[in-house]
Amino acid sequence: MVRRGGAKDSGSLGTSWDNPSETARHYVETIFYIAFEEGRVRPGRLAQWLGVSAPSVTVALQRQVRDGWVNIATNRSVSLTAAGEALAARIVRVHRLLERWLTDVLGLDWASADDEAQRLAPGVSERVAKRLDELLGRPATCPHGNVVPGRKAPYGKLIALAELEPGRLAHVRRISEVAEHEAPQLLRELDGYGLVTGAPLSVSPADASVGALPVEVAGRTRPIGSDVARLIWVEPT
Amino acid sequence: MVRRGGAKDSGSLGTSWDNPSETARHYVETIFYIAFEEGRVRPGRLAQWLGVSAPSVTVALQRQVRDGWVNIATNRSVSLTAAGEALAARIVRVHRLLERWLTDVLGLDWASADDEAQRLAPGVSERVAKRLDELLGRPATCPHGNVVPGRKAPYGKLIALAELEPGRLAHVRRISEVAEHEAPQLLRELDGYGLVTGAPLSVSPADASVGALPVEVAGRTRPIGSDVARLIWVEPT
DNA sequence: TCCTAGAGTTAGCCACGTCTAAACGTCAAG
DNA sequence: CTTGACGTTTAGACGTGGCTAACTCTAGGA
Repeated sequence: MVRRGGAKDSGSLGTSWDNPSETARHYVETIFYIAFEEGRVRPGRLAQWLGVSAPSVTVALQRQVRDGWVNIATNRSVSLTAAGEALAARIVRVHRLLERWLTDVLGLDWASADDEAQRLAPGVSERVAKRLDELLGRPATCPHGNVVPGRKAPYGKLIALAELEPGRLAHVRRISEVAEHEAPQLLRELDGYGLVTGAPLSVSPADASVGALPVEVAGRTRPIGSDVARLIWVEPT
Repeated sequence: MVRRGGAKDSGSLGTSWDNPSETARHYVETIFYIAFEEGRVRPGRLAQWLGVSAPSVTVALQRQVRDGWVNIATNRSVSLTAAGEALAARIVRVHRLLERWLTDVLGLDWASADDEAQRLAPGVSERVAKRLDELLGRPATCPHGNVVPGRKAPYGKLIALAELEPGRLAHVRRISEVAEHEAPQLLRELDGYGLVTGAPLSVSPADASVGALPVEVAGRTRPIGSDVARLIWVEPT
């Protein structure tokens, strides 16, 4: 489709092989998240996540395929190429290190960190990422418990809070990237409840209600919507 | 990138009033530097500094004028509006704080810091800038001695090294933004010489040569090109 | 088997930011 | 007063990355 013949970018940008645009990086990162959290990545989901129209995604994906970051299967499902996977890992690593820095060093709250990291990430070079990593003591996860690519998860097998059997004690280990992205306000509330990574909790055996779980955390019982409870991953004791 | 989607209706989408594009910020920042270092800002100089063609500057400046960041006088000289000035000050402040962080905390070298700060700056929100400022102890200058907008210069009246009378002792106080931008490699050499901010030096009374000053610094005499010597500002003792 | 609703694509537009080539001004000599 | 030279602007293109409107395809009922 694109006549590549005469296209000579004498300048700098152009050719994305080694220098993907910010948008390209954003798509790749998002595909990575959705693939991890939900398995299947479809264009519509991407559009939704990115806050962009479906046609925009279509054409953007065409560029991504052209540049070798993404494959589109015949059933329209989207996946990263090896190069795309590697790129995504670098981007996500930077993102999660930044979140750690923003919360642990700058003292930002949990939910804001994701937002700020999103803005900072494109400007972080490998050199800075490396130093930052060292400065932070090579953390294994972001503040929400999502593993920094290349590190080993500091927890065992997790189950969604929604699946935790009532009365069983568990520790919060991971808040899904989906929650971070789609419900930052809700994250702030969870933060206020004390429902943060590492916190012990259990689902109250009584008080069952429709659409919400009675979760005992920090000595209080809080109702957690069951959709939210699918985004919080815990490790049973 | 991220947020521009908001604008709904067709028609004028030039929502730059409160959300200047990265390019717009870059232009404004550059105008600020040139105005400070050289007084007069002409499109050609901007093109040169930005590494972009003259026509690109023309059209970019038209957008800048439209969006209220810049004025162009009848004699074609470019200046910032009040809004542009304020924007530039915010951008430059962030840039210089980042340089401090990169050198003082991350341990990057002098010359790299400018480069990295350039990349990081667009992603730094006011909130992060504020925390960073506090974290760093509200520094007055960047590592090259350029004052953080809003702070008071921690030195008195400066003269260019080129103007320092031979034999007179002085301290390096400021390396011009021009040197940072146009001769980063040279900055690395100066760094290697020990010719850094705070360093005491003098111009050797003997050894006068054409096009270079014999500068005594850190116990050695080094030839400094007189063009470079105009970019290094010192405070006589 | 057919039909329709919803997902996805194509078509056509637009703004930004960049480029080259060519026209335009303007100021200083001749 | 004419003529350059140099700086700037205009003209015409292009790629990116958005949008809406309209078309297509696909998969699930009836």
